[in-house]
Amino acid sequence: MSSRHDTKVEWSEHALAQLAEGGHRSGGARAAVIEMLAGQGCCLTAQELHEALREDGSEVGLASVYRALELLASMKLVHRIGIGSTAYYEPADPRGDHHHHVVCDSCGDVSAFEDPALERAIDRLAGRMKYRVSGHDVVLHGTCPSCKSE
Amino acid sequence: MSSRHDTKVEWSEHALAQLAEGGHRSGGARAAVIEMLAGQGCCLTAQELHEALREDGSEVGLASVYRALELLASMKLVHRIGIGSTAYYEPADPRGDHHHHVVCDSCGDVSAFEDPALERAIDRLAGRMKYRVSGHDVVLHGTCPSCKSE
DNA sequence: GTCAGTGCAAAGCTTTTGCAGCGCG
DNA sequence: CGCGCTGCAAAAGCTTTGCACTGAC
Repeated sequence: MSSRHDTKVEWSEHALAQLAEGGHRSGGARAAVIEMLAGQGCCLTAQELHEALREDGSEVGLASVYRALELLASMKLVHRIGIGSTAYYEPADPRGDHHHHVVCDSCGDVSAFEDPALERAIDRLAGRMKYRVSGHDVVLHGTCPSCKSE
Repeated sequence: MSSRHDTKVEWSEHALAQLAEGGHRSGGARAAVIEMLAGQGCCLTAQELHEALREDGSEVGLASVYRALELLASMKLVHRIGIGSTAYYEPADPRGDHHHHVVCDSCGDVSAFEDPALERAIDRLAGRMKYRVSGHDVVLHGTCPSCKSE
């Protein structure tokens, strides 16, 4: 699926461009975090990201991963999702496209889904709120197919 | 609003009954946690709950608060919500009624809302998923009215 | 050359676990 | 009168911060 690959490339370029525009220098650690996020697509913890980078041979410090993620999240280039009591991160599509997550309460497995009807319901709701709403997370809890059959 | 008060009383009685039915003894700490949760209604962190209990004069240990919350959550008597990287807890209405939360990214303020259309969208979606879905959280992010005006 | 970005180590939080004692059933 | 519940303290995670150094501009 090349359009998906293009989306990833687009995202990392978009992110790097936004950083440059924001007056940020381009260092190795942040670029590595962006590349890894783009390659994974779906949500990762900071620790998983760090481990993956180390396995790839990058000598990236854990603190830099957190710093990069915090900066990216504050610029709305990545999405931060709280599951249980750990933060998960994933690229934020510049076109506003996004998906949500369903967590298996037995095995902890996380998978993604998207649902336009849900997005419409949330958009309509957001318009009626006193808050200015800039984003949202939906987390479903349940049992995954393989735990269900046990 | 007496119906709301009744709901709280109902919940704490329901929770205590469920615990008894599950073969759990009734100790002071757990009962205090249940009473405090019933009195607050909306989401609290474990630490806030602990602090509130201490201020009320209960000599409850923080570990017991966590233990009680974990047990209650596993019995689906309380709802655990991850915001940022901290867990928030609130009573789970035995009738399935529930609300969701909107978080101010500036000041951290959390408020609740409910929306039947959103619930319907999620219910329909849940029916189409491969997971057996037993619950869900929705967290909106944005700016609260008072931060918005600054 | 300057200063943002970085890695490491240490500190700060939240949450969990070990353990001895108390008290419900 | 046993075993579950409790408080305290210590440990285990996750995340942030301090600091010296490196490298982008």
